[in-house]
Amino acid sequence: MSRTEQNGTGRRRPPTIHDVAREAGVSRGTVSRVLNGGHNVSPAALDAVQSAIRRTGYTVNRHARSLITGRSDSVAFLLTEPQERFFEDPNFNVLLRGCTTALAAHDVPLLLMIAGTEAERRRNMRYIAGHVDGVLLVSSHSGDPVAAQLHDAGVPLVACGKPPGQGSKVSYVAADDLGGARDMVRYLYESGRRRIATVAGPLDTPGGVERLAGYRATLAECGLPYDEALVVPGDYSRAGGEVAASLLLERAPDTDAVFVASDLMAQGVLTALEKAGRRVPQDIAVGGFDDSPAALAARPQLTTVRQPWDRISSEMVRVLLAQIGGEDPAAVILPTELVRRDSA
Amino acid sequence: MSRTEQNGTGRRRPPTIHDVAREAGVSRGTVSRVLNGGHNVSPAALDAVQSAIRRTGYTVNRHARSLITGRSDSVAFLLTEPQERFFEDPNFNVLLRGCTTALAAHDVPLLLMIAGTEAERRRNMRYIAGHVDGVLLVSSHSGDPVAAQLHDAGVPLVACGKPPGQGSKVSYVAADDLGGARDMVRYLYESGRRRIATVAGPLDTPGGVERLAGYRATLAECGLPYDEALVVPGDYSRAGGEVAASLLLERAPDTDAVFVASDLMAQGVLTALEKAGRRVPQDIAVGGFDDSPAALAARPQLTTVRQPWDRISSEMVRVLLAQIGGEDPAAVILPTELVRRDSA
DNA sequence: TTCTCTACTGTGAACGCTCACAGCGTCCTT
DNA sequence: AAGGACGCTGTGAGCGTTCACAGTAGAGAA
Repeated sequence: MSRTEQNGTGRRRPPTIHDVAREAGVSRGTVSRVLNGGHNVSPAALDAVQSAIRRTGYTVNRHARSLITGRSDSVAFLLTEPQERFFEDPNFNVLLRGCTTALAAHDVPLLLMIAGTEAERRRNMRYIAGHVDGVLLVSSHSGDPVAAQLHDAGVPLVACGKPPGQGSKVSYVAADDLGGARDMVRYLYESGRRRIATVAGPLDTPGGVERLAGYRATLAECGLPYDEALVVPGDYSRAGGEVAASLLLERAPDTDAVFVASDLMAQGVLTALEKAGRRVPQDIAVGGFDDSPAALAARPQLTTVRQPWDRISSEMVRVLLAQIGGEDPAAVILPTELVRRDSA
Repeated sequence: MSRTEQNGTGRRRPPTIHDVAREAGVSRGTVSRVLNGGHNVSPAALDAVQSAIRRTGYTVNRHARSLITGRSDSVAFLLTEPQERFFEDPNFNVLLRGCTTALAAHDVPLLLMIAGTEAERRRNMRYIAGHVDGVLLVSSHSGDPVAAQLHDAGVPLVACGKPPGQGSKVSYVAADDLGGARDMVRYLYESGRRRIATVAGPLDTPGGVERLAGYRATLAECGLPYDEALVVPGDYSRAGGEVAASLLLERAPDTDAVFVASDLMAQGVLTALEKAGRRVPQDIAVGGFDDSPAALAARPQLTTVRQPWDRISSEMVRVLLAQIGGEDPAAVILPTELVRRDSA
C-alpha cells in the first residue's frame, strides 16, 4: 500500500525517493540512477522502479537535487527595458511565449525577471548568480552593462539581438536587420519611388543601427544619393513616429516613400501623414518593420518586414542550453521576410 | 580575509552561512536568526553579521532553505489560454508585469507557465504541486478544470476574474465588469443614443456574461426595450468584431450606438463600419472595453472602459501572499473608469 | 578451476540550511 | 535568597537528493 492513496484537501507529505525505493524493493541509489538516465540498471529493476514511481506519484524534489548538484535546472528571462516598450511592443509577447514553451519541452522552468530600475537590476543580478543556470537576456539599449556583468560572473547567457561592444564573447540570436532593411528599401525602389526617406530606430540599439545601415547601403546600390534630410531619428514608439513624420514632411516635402524602422512608429507616421492630407500609398509609400499586430491594425495595413520571432526564441533556448551543457558561445542570425500589404 | 575576494571568470564556490559565521565570529544559528528577522539577536551580533554578509557578498541558498522549510518562496503565473488570445490581448502584458514587480518587492520570483495544450497542462500541474508556494491563475474559459484541481490539491491560488462554479472556495480579483458596462451604456444613453446595440464577449467567460448583464440592466434602467436583434455574440478578437458588426448592420440598420465588450473587437467593428460607410461617432457611437493600446491605435480613438490592471495585479499578489501566510480565500472587485475619447 | 572483467546494486557522506533544544547569564518576583 | 522568566547563544540533527565507493554475482578467458 502506498502512503499517498488519498489526496484530500490538506497537503500530505509528498513521496520521497525512499518511498519509491521501498515500494520497488530496491535501494535509493538504484532509483536515483533510473531518474538520471537509467544507466547501469537491470531491466527488471528499471521496470519495478518505473511502476513504483507511477504508483506513488513521485516527483523529484528539485531543491534537494539542486542542493547537491549545484545546478538549479531553471533559467531566467531577464528583461531590462523601460516599461513603456515592454507594453507597447508585441514582439516581447511572442518571444516570451516562445522561450517558455521551448524550455518547457526540456522541463526547465522559466523565471521572469524585469529590471526597469537600478534597484531591480541589482536585486536580479544577486538572485541570478547562484539560483539560475543561465539567462535569456532581452535588453537592447547599449548603455546597459548587464550583459557584461553576467558574462564576467560566468553565467551562461544568450542575448536577443547583438549586444554592443561584447566582441564575440557572448552568445546572441538576432534577425537579419540589415538584410530586412535592404529588402524593403529595394522593394520601394522597384515600385518606382525615388525620394525614399527613413525613420530610424534608436541608434544605441543594434537593430536601429543595422536597419539604417541597410537603408543606406541599398540607396547606394540603387544609385540613389544619400540625403541627410531624409533621415529622421525615432525611438520605436508610436508617438515618436508621429513626431518624426511631421519633421520629415517639413524638411523634405517631396518624399515619396518612408522606410520606418518599426511598425509601431509606422503607425505614428500614418497618423501624421493623414493629418497632413497625404494619401498612403498613392502619395507616399510606407514600409514598416517587425510585422507586429500593429501592422494589421494600421490603416492602411502595413507592408513590413517579418522578424522570425518564433525561431528566434527557440534558437535562443537551444543555444543557451547548449552553453549550459558546456559548449562555446555562438551567434545566430536568422533571415527576415518581406510581407506585402497595402501601405507600399 | 574573505575567501571570495576575487570574482574572476570561472565560477567560485559561493560563500555559505558558515563563512559568514566565521567572518562575524558567531555561530551558524545566530546568522540564521539574523537572516530570518533578527529576533533574539543582540545588537552587537546583528551588526557583526550584517557587515560580514556585506563583506562576503553572501546570498542565502534558497535550495537548502526550501529543502528544510518545505516552502519554495516562489509562485507560478499560470496562463491557460489558447495562444491567440495571449498574443492579441495587451492586458496580459500589464498583468504579467504588474505581478512580476509586485512579487519582486517581496523577493519572490515568478515562474511563468503556459498551458496551451493538455500535455502542457499536466506537466505544469505536476510541477506546481511541491515546487511552488502558490499560483496566480489567468484562465477565463469555464471549461477549464485547472482551478478546481489546484484547489483540491491544496495549492494557494488566486484567479484573475471570477472562476465559474467555484462557489466561494477560491480567491479571485476582478474588475467590476457589470458596473463598467453600466457606465458605458448609460453614457451612450445620456449622449442621446436610443438604439444601443452590443457586441458581447464569449458567454463562457465571466467577463462576457457580466458585461452583457450590465448592458441589459442599464437598458431597463433607462426605459429602453431589450431587443435581441441588437445583441451579437463575439469572441474578443478583432476579426470577430468585424463579423459581428456586419451582422449587426444587416439585422438592425437603425443602430445608433454599439457597446463592444473589448477594444480589440471594437477595432474590428470600426473597420466594418468604415467599409459600410458609417461615420463614427456621428452615425454610430462605439464604446469599447479595456482601455488597451488598441483603444489609442483605433481611428477614431476609442471611448472605452478602463480596467484597473495595475491594481488587479497588485491585489492578486497581495491576496495570494496572504493566503500562503495562512489567511482565508478572499474575493476582490475593483472599480472601472470610463475614458472618453473620440468614438462616442 | 581460478582469475579477471563487467554489470549491477547498496551504503555512507555530503550539499547548506533551519529548527528544536540546551546552556548560559541577568533581571525580576516572591 | 531562592526561584522563575527571559534574552541570547551554540550545537546536533535532519530535510531529499546525488555521488563516490565498495561489494556482489555472473560471464568469459586462461
